[in-house]
Amino acid sequence: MIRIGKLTDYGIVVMTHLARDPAQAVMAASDLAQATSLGPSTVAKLLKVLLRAGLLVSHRGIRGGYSLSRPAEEISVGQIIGAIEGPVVMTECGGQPANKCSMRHVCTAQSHWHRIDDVVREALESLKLEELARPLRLRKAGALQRQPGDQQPADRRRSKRP
Amino acid sequence: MIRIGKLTDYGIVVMTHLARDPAQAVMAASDLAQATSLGPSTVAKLLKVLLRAGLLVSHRGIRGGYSLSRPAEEISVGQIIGAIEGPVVMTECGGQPANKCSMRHVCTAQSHWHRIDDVVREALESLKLEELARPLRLRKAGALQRQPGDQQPADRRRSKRP
DNA sequence: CCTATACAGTACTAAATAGGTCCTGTTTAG
DNA sequence: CTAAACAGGACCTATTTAGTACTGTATAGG
Repeated sequence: MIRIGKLTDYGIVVMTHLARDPAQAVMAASDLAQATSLGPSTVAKLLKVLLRAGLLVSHRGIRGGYSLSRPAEEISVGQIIGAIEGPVVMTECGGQPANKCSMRHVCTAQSHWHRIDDVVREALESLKLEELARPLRLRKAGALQRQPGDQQPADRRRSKRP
Repeated sequence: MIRIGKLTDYGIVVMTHLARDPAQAVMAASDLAQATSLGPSTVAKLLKVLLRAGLLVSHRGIRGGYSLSRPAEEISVGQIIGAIEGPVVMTECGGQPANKCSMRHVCTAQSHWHRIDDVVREALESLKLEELARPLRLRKAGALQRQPGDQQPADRRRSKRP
């Protein structure tokens, strides 16, 4: 299936946690780890990546930690994914100039993958961190309605976070 | 990055090849392998999967082979991906009932992932095999326009097919 | 009715990737 | 000056994916 890595999933959880803090305080990696029930080392690694991508700012020294580099409204899920997984492209061809692909003579799918990629990118870009941070109950009704039982009972292989 | 597996990529190439045959003839696995420059075993495996998903019909015996189970207009890229990779869901939560996720108390992202998944699914479903099979030059202009240099020179790790 | 050909199904091996942990700096508040 | 916390790696392991091989079954055509 098409999926993002666990790390990216964690990344979104961590970012959401930061965004949800009303005081926008600086939070230490260890605190974030506790708050999200993720391994401290894992969270630390994650934060470094997000920092380098410019989504966070860090403060060193004894009362150091991390905070969002800008308002949650200006950070998109696409940016978070991009920071952790690299650019959103679905096939081999996707990331490289079309003329580099060894199948380019046989394969006419190229331009279509680009279209698909664009749609996905766009969807991801339009979803802002601020929206994720907003508690479920308070979201504007209608937009997210979903029938109970709407969910497919697909077989999942991986199942739980550590 | 978000990406589909190589096998799926191959699957699309093979399906496209079948769809492109004007006579809609039955083609043997070995012929398809040659035509696509993929390993015969790999193609054979792939075809079985696509068969079981109902996208192909097979003919056994000495002049046997595979052909599309229905017109290329009625087969979507989403269906091909679904056949090979399983349902399109991007996170752990995605595939299972929301109340099963161990992070459900902390994580408010659930319903958003569902939305994203829907968008991706829809995009994939709307792209039909017929369109991929059509040679590039003949596609209706306008819909697919792309500036030269539009392509991001992102760093790719994997590079060529076997 | 026999046999070569091609699908059906499954099991296995090897390689790539991702996940997770740890260690050795460097900065800085107090 | 020192303890807390970030910076930046290196590294090991487990999972997943890719690719291959083997044994069985159906069938067209001589």
